[in-house]
Amino acid sequence: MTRVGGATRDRILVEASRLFAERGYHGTSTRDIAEKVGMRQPSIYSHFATKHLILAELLDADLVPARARIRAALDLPAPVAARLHAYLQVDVAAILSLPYDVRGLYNDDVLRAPELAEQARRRAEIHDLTRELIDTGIDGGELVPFDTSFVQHAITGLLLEVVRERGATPSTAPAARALDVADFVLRALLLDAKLLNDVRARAGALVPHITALAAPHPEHAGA
Amino acid sequence: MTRVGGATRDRILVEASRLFAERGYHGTSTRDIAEKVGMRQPSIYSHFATKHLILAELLDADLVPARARIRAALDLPAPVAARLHAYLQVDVAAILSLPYDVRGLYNDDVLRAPELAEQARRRAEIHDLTRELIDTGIDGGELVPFDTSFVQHAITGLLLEVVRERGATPSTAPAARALDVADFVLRALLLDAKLLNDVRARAGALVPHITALAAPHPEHAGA
DNA sequence: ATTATCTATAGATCTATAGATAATGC
DNA sequence: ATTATCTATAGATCTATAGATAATGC
Repeated sequence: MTRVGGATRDRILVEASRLFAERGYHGTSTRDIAEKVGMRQPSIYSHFATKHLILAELLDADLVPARARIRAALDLPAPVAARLHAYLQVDVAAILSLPYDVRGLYNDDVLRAPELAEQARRRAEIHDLTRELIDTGIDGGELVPFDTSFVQHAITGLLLEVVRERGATPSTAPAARALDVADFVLRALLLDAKLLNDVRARAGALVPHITALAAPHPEHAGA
Repeated sequence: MTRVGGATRDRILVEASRLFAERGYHGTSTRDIAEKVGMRQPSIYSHFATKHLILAELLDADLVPARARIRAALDLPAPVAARLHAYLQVDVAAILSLPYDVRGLYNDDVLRAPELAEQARRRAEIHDLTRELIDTGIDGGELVPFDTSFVQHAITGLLLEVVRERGATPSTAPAARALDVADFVLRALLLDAKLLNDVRARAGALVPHITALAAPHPEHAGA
């Protein structure tokens, strides 16, 4: 058997993500993964040098596009409220549409492993950029002056929990839940509640831009 | 050595909670815990019959009072918005004041273990009661008609993430973060934003009742 | 000739039990 | 007499490597 386009590799990633969600990274053995894929335990190592690299690749599949999305939201010329609303919509929809089961990926304990330092740094960068956007909104008088760090954590918690709610399979209607999250956060943060409809309308116009800016570099996963 | 009031047992719980937060349940061995406590690995088993029972007790220390708090909030005669605001305040403050590091306890993968079925059921019951409170608020026209399940998950995500933000040690100012959470959620959910100040005032009056109703049965952990 | 799989296994864990020892309570 | 600790260890893992085998590409 030679070149079949990485189909086995992909199946390892998919099955590993499901098992990590079901039993956790440490609760899943390479034997468990191999069994689901239909191969012997050592064959996994023809595709990944270590177990950690499987998790690293799953994390990057989410983190790299997510970082591009928050950067796009920071660069667009529009009020913060609209950019935040659009960013949240796109982010939730993207996470809910991933082919992997993301529920088991973001456990702080595993991300603290030295082998995943790069992924942890990437995640910290996304949080930094999120705080930057929120800060701009507070300074500009658009958003309620909550503690910036609290707001970033609130958003992170919401995203993680929506992912957990989704369960094992890619969501059938990610767009609806995406709007729920964006509305919930902006209702909480908008200083002037009457502006919500306006924010929604402007955000709708921004969505295609964030989606476009976040997609164009297909081979950026190794950066 | 005999009876010293369970001091060693308590230290096992504290150190285990920290290690579970740092490396996860499966990433922590009974040897790790014993080392932190200053004893040999098998000595742990003089206090806990299995490793799962350590986690079960830590979970119950949070879940049993939490269930009492949401029940208290459901029973009080007051508008839903005020009850929800008060409940969130008390809940966040209580979790942030626990002597354990709660960050590692609520990983879905571990809660799915058959040995922790009782704790999983308790948690599901808390979520049911939370949805009940939210439903009442939506039906009564106080709260925005978001999907009830979404709102429950949003609240759960917020609570979990605030716990993660706190880090390893009991928070110095849990009350401030508690108010942040309650305000954030009620700003998001209140149909009429102008009522927020009124809701806060009423909630302040309810806080002592929830605290009181949630505390009185000191030996209920085994139920 | 290359590459993905396989069998076999080293070496390092990890949970839990058996049974000895020591320290306190009565 | 009771109870918490200890040493020693069984038995079951788990990750990763070595080297053989088979299937395809050229």
